[in-house]
Formats: sequence, structure tokens, C-alpha cells
Amino acid sequence: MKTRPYHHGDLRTALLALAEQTLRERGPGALSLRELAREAGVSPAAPSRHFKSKQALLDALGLEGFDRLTAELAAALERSGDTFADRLAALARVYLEFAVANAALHDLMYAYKYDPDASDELIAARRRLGAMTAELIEAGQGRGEVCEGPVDRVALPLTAALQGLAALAVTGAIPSGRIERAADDTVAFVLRGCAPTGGTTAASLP
Amino acid sequence: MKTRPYHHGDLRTALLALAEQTLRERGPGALSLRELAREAGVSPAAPSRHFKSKQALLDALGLEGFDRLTAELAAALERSGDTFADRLAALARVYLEFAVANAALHDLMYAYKYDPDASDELIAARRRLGAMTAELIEAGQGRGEVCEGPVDRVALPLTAALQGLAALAVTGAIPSGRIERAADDTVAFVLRGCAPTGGTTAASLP
DNA sequence: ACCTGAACACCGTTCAAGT
DNA sequence: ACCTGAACACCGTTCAAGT
Repeated sequence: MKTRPYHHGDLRTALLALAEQTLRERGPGALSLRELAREAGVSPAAPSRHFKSKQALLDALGLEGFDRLTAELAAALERSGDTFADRLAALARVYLEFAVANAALHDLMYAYKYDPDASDELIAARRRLGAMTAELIEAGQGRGEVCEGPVDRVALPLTAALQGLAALAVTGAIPSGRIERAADDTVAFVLRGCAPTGGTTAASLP
Repeated sequence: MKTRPYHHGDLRTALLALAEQTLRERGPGALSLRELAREAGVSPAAPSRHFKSKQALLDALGLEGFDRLTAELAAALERSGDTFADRLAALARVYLEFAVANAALHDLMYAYKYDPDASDELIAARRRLGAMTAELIEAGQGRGEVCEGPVDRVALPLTAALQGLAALAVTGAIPSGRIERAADDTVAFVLRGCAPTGGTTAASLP
């Protein structure tokens, strides 16, 4: 007779998977540690062995999100062309897709604002993502397709535009049928913003 | 002898004020209807006469935030110069200031994503804010300082950049000492993005 | 090492009853 | 109309005890 073993097997992973499902299907307000434990067939106190608090579980979930997003972006850049315009378009497309397809998770990833001692790992993951766009811009500067100057002065507005676009899409400010065009418009907008001064735009370079 | 009257006087207003204070001082996670009631010197059931649920109180708070922000922006535009560059800079400055000074409230304003039946008033308030930037852009087009075309195709990227900038500032991605320069950079970035095609930028017009 | 059972101090919401 | 008191069905977290 197949009886439940005393040990779950991999409760930590199971809890994370269940949490992500709940997040996706019923939003962050519906996420309860006790309910997760029930769904995993385990006592209310069991999760505390793997996550010292509910916030710790949320942090772990957010970290997973950053890792997945970073991997998807890296893969997309791998496949993309060499011009700054091509690479920016690829980045924007994948980022927006991720944010829309994982709206609640994407929210969580940037919601460590009120965490008393925000998880260091989470901040590090975010920094890794930031490093990707910095590399993108430096390469663009090397090709003469992006205006010169400290990377941050371009990276910040660029990141703001992309993240803001994702926020608009997720909150429904953009009708879902027009998300792709909004993305194209934003990429064109950002390209003009990044263009070398006093000359042609990056998009019009050979 | 001064004894507490049976009626509070203006419980609704008192609850909203207490809620905003808690939000500001201890973040959204610390917001409890019961605690608010305690602080107002009233029974746990009393708030339900004024807000049919906790979410309804949050919606009312968000609505208040939109009203205040809209008023501040309108006042700033009133005082500002006539060029698109001037008006955009004024808008950006005030918006960013508001977001940073009211971080938790600003968050709340855009957090109706998972509200089952998102408050219509809240959506309307947001639309009013959107109308302000649309007017800004149309005026800029009228002066030949913004590229032609459907307003949305400029308004969306512009809004994305400003909202994204606010998000970066609030989450601490921008060191608080460099927020003002980041704002200036973003305004310059947006100006280039909005500029009439094939010509000088809006910033360089007389 | 991993989990249970029971307890503690909280929640939001509802509803009869009071003023 | 506005509020109280008491109840209901939940929470997150802790801690001795079990396997």
C-alpha cells in the first residue's frame, strides 16, 4: 500500500511551484503559506524549515524570476543581429513578453521595496540584469551607434522606458491588441534618445 | 466631563489619514483595518460603514493620490514656460518628486491590477492624468516641436519613460543623490525621442 | 534533518443589537 | 445613520515533540 512518506521529498521546490501557480492564477493577495502547505499535503509548520518567513519564499520566487528572465534575454541576444537597433529590439521584445506572460511574478521581482532587510541575492540578480543593458550600450557606443558618455546616463533612461512600457502593458493601460506596436514605438523612441548627437539616428546607420 | 461622543465625527476622513500615515511610515504590509480602527478609537466593525472592504479603502486612498498628483502637475504647468521642453521638464520634475515623496502611495495608485472589479473611479482618475500628457504633446505638435502623428504613439513611450524613471527612483535603483540628474537625462532623452523627424531637436528650437 | 500538533496573537468580514 | 460586541473562518509564526 502506497502511503505518503514522512518526508515530502522536495518540499522546497514543490512550495515554490505551487506558489507561482497561485500567483499566476489568483494574484498575490491569494498567496497563503498555510494554503500552500495544505496543497502540498503537509502541516502548516512544515514550510518554515525551508523558508524562514513568507517574505523569504517571495524573495526566492523573485530570484527564480530574475534567473529565468536573464536566461531568456541572453538567449535572445545570442540569436539577434549585431547592430544596436537589432539588439535593443530583441531585448525589448523578450522583456515585454516576459512581463506580460508573468505579470504577477514580474511585479514581485521589483517589490522588495518594503522588505526590512531586502534579500541581497535579489538585489544582486537585479544588478546582473542591469549589467546586460550596460553591455548592450557599450557595444553600441563602440560601433558609433550610441552617443558617447558615461553608460549610466544612457542606461537609466533606456531602462526606465522599457520598464515603464512593461508596467503600462501589465496594468492594462495598453489594450492587449496594441502591445506589439507600442513596443515598436518605444524601441524607435529609445533609439532616437540614444542616437549620437548632431548626426543621423542609430536606426538610419548602414 | 469630555466624554467621547458615540459618533466619531468624520471617521471616513480619519481612517484615510491614518491609513496614509501608516503606509508612509511602515509600508503597505503593515496596513490593518483593525489597527486603523483601534487608532481611531472605534470598534473593529466600524470602518465597514464607510468602506465596504479593505480594498475599497485602498482604492479611495489611491484616488486621493491621483487627485493630489493631478493638481500638483496642473499647478506646475501653469507656472512653466510655453515651449514643449519647458513643460515636459516641469511635468517630469513634479511627477518624480511626488513619486519619491509618496512612494508607497504612488505604488498603490497603480496597484489595482489584481482588484477583481477594479474601481471605475480609479481608472477614470488615471485617464485624467493621461489626458494631461496628451494635451502637452498636442500643444508641442502645434508648435512644431514634437513629431507629427497619432498622439498615443508619442504619449505611450513618453509615459513609459517617466513612469519607469519613477519606479527606478522608488526602488532605489538610482542612488538618491543622483535622482535629479537622472531626471534631467531622461527629459533630454525623451525630448530627442519626441523630436520632429529629420530635423533639429525640440530642445534646440528657438 | 524533516515534519507534526497544538498553541498564540493576530487578521477581514458579518450581523444582531444598541444609541 | 452610525457604531458596538461577539462571532466566524481564516492568517503567519513558534515550539515542544515525534520519526
